[in-house]
Parts: sequence; C-alpha cells; structure tokens
Amino acid sequence: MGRRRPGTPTLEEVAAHARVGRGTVSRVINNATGVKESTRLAVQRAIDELGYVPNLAARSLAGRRADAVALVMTEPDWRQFAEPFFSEIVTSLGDALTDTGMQLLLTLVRSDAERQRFLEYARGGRVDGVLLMSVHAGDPLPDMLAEARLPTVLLGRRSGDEYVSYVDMDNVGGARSAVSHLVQRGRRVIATITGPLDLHAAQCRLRGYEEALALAGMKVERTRVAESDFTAESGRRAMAELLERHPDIDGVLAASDTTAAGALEALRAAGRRVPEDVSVIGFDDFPLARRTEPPLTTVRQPIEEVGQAMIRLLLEEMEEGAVAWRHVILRTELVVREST
Amino acid sequence: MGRRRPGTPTLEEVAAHARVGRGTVSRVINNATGVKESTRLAVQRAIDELGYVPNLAARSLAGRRADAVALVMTEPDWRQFAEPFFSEIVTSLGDALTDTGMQLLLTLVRSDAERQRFLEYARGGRVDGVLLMSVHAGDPLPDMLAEARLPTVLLGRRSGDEYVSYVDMDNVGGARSAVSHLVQRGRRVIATITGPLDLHAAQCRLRGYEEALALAGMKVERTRVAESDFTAESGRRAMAELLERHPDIDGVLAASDTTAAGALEALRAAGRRVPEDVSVIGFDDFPLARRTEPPLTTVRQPIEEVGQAMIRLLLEEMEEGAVAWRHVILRTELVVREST
DNA sequence: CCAAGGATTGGGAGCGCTCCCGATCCGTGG
DNA sequence: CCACGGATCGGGAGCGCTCCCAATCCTTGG
Repeated sequence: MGRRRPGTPTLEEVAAHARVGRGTVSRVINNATGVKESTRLAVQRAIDELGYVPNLAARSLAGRRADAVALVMTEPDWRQFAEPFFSEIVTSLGDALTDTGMQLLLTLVRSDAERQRFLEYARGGRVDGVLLMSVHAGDPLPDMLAEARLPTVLLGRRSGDEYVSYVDMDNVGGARSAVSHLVQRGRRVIATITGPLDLHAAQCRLRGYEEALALAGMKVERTRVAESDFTAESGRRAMAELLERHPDIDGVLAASDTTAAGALEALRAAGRRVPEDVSVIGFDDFPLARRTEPPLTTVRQPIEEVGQAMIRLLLEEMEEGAVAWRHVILRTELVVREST
Repeated sequence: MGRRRPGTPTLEEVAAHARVGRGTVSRVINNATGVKESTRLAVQRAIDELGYVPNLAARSLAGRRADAVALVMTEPDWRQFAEPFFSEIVTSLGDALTDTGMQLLLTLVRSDAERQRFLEYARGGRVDGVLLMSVHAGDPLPDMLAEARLPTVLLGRRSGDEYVSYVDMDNVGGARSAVSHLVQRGRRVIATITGPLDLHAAQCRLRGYEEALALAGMKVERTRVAESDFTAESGRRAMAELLERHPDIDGVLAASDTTAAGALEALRAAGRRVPEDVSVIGFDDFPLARRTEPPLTTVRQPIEEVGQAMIRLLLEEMEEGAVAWRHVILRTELVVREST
C-alpha cells in the first residue's frame, strides 16, 4: 500500500535554492556553529520559502539516533492509568525532556504480541531509550530491553535487586515514618491497607509498617493487614473488612490517597470519627489529599523529581552506552494534615 | 552526543551469511511471495543466528512510510485522561490496529511548544497518520495537519462543519431519546447537566435535550441547565445547584456516567429517592453505570466501533493520499436500568 | 532433447541526511 | 604586498533498506 506523502522539498533543494552546499544547510537546521550570519539568514529564508521540513527517517539513519524516548505502560488492567499519579509523572517527564528536543512517546503493552511489537520498534532504533512504569513482578520486558542494550530506566522496581537502572522512592521509610507518627499520636491498634502485593512498592510500604511497629515494641498481626488495588472502591472494602475483624482499630495507613479516601468513606459509614476515633494516613500527596473530609495526612512523593531523575539517568545511559546501572531512591516526606 | 547503539547486524550481513542476495532477505523479512521455501528457511536461520533486527529508519527512508500512527491528546487539563472513556478508546484503537502491523503512539500536546514539536515529528515522517482525541473548539492542530497533508481523523468534532475526517456519535439523537424516555416515564421538570460547552459533543447533547422537550411540547428553561466538566465532583455540584433552583425536579440527563454518579450523590444528600422522586440518566454506558446505586439508565456509545471506524478512515486516507474528508456518525442507544 | 515462459534471485540505484576532510576565504602581522 | 592561520564552505562517502529490472533457474510441452 502506498502511504507516501506528496513530495516534500529536500535538504538538497534548499541548498540549491540558497546557493550553498548541503553541509551548510545541515549546519543551519541543526544550529551548529561556524556559519556566517549572512549565510544563515539566506538559508533560513530558503527554508521558509520552500516550507522545508527535515526528513527524520533520513536524519536518524545517518545520525544513528531517533531523538525520541518511549514511556511504556504495562499495567494489564489500566487501573493505574486513571490514577493522577500517572498523569503527574507524564507531565514531569515531559517537562524534563523539553530542552533535549526529544519526543516522548507513550506506548501501551497489554499482551505478548504488543510486547513483541514494541520490542521490534525499539530495537529497530525508533527510540533512543525506554522508560518503564509500574512494572509488575514477573514482567520480562526490562530484561529483554537490557538484552538489546537499549538504555532503560524503570520507575519503581520489580524486586530488591534489579539489574536495570531505576528511580524509586523510599517507600519503606515513608511508611515507617507514617506509622511512627500514628504511634506518637497514641494509636495502639494500627492497621494497614496495602496495594497489590506483586508490586514491590506495596511490599516495601508493608515492610515500613512492620518496622515501625517493631520499633515501637508493638506486635505485627496479619489480620490487621488488608490488600487493595489502589482504587477508592477497594479501599472502602478493605477498611470495612478490617473494621469487622478489629472494631477497636484506631489508626490506618492506606496504600494511596485514593485508597485512603475509600477508607474514609467506610469509616464514616461505620460511624467512626476521623481523627477523633481513628487516624488515617494516605500515600502520594495528590491534590485529592487536600480535599478529603478531613484533609489527609499523607506521605508525599516527590513526583517532579522523579521525572527529572528518570530523564537524567536515561540521558547518562544513552551517553555512555549502558555500561552500568544506576539507582536513585528519592526521599519521601510526611505531610501532616487533619486526619491524624 | 553519541546515542548510538552497538553494531546491530545489517540486512547485507544476513544476506552474506545465508549466501543469498539482499533482495531475497528483504523479501523474507517482509514475507513477500516469490521465495522458495528452502531459501526462506535458510534466510530465516541466518536471521535467527545473527539476531538480526531490521533498522526501521532505513526502512522508512527507503519505503517512505513509518508504520506508525500517533494518537494525540490535547486536553489541557488532563481530566479526560483519567476517564475510562479514554482508556477504552485506546484499547479499541490498539485492537483495530493489531493486524496492520503499525505501532500506536500516544502523544500529549499541552502547550504551543509541544504542538510545534509534534508537528515537526509528524511532518518529518515519523508517523503515517494522526488520530486526534477530544479536540476543543479553537484548536488549530487539525488544520495544521491538514495543511501538511497528513492523514488525520478526529474523534468528535470541533463544530458542525469540519474540514477534516472524523468519527462522531449521534449525541443529539442519544440525548433526545434519553429525554423522551424521561417524558414517557411521566417526568415533567426535567433538567440537564451538560459537559463543558466548548466541546461540540456537549452542545449536541444539550440540543438533543432541547429537541426532546420541544417535541413533547414542553418549554426549555435556561435555569434547568447546569454545566459540568465531566467529573463526579462537578456533577455533584451542578445537581445541588439545580435542586436549589428547582426543588421540584423529577428528571435529569447528565453529561456522562461519571457526572451522573456525582448527581446521584447530591440527590441522596438532598434526601431524594432515585428513581421514585427523580429519574437520572447518564451518558456513555461505562462499567461504572452498572455499579451505581441504583444502576444507571444511560446512553451507550459504541466505543469498540469508534476505534474500528477511526482506523478504517485513517487507512483509507493513507491509501489514497487525503483527497477527501469522510465523516462517520455512529448511532447511540438507550440502555434502560433502574435509575428511571 | 530443445525452446518457451513462469518462478526465483541478484544487485544497482536511490531514499535524504550527517560526518568530515580538504578547499576556499578573509583578516592580520611583518 | 605576501604568507599564514582560523573561519567558512562544499560535497564525497556512506547510513541500511526497498524497488525493480535484468539475469538465471526450472518446468513444461512439443
């Protein structure tokens, strides 16, 4: 099938039109140095007159680079996708990429066929690097990319030791300080609603919860742990369940702000007052956390820095050809509001 | 900066390794006809042994096509992004694209700079066509793409006459039949919560509402119309407002299921029973509509067909070089549940 | 056994750009 | 007025692939 576009002028035509050599035009469009100002102007005029647009395929063939990076989402059920977390990350990545002149391409990988297709796309040189979001425990994609020696940076990690570069947050520390805060507030029956436990981040938060309890000399009880999938609905359900098992609960650490919002509803439905009867802490510090009733104490994740760090790692890897893996763990911070 | 990847084998090397000509290898990897089975096998083996992956830049330079289409989102505030509508569309587009072998790339355009960058990317030939979602009234991007003669298909349209191909739903008809249904149910004070009115779809739904009232010989009152931005929160607010102005409301058509869910909450808070006191109708028929209390009567949009239609139009345009604009209006359907 | 004609193959000619080296220009100091 | 060295330029040599035509290989039918 012929999907060709009508004849766009080529660099050579621009050169002829401006009465200069190809090299000069190339220098101008890449705004390289070493072009006399008058020449640059003449070339620029030719470009404008002809409506010239560089052919990116030719450029990347000759220059051996694509000037694009892919952001891959592998979340099979898309739930993450609707989370504000996602859009904030994308925004911050976009910002961090602005002055590199590279395009950010989002790609969805929902099946093996799509994974394969993407791999061919990436190995075929259409992107210079790959960013991966919300990678689940058994996902082979990161390793396949490493195999192909494509610069790759994960957001979060699949497990404790990961042979790929990643940026992660200090989930353990965040959860720990949140629970310690509950202890300081005098809470004694502290439960937690975790995220999906095949996500390493969720496990880390659970570990932080346990560590804080241990630190306070309190016993960890499995029945005080309920799992959610980060949605408000599942948070509500988990909270209801916990209340049933332990009517005397007086503190809860939720997997995310959204989950916490669900938990708040369940508590309200059960006639508990927050924070008088029960203290609730969220995770993420999304805008939502400010608007719940009462506003949520939560663990802030430095999303803006996440984007910057990911891009920085990726650029470094692109620079030197993926000879080492780097890890960045960003510090989290407890933001105290009225729910505790 | 050197973002080059280590030497990948080239087609020529594969040819040498398999002791055949370049053309033959090319035929094999594009599984074209006219290659003897034994030859094909030999080539395939060489490909596997060398771990060959075609260089897509070279392919698209020589073949004058990119084998990729972009899905552009211009929603400035991302609210749409979190809507299930969005992810369903993406899924259906992905499905429709599966057997064409093309990659679907999502791109975000949030500023003029990003619009410009994307335009260069597209005009530079990195994609064969462009799909645009949720285009707002004054957005110049579709025209810029048309100008560049890039095959383009909109989802929805900016106004009644649009010189670009698009796929849209019969929003007028959907709203009309929804309101007629309310009338049939004996409702007499019927209000509507619209979407953002700079979206043509929202205007069409409003028009359908008005038409149905006129058809029933009822008067249209501006005070029975409230605007929302499709979120649950804004739906709740709009409903509260409407109730204040017209305590005797007995029927509501909401802008979307999400908005309707918000409206339901506001009604509950105001002590109204649904459907006994007030009938509520949503729009979209998302999974959500089944799970509200009570389950929503709603206008179903044929999302799966939307994706298929968009891809079909795009392929047609790519085939023949954008010589005509095509419009497809998909029929909507009222799904009656318990909220009316 | 031979020629005709379809099935396979090989490989030249680009696609449009970047790299880079050698050529050309121009201003300066002697 | 001339040699010299840095600032500018021009354009050959690819980058790795597809297209397409001419060359070669097999089958048939006579």
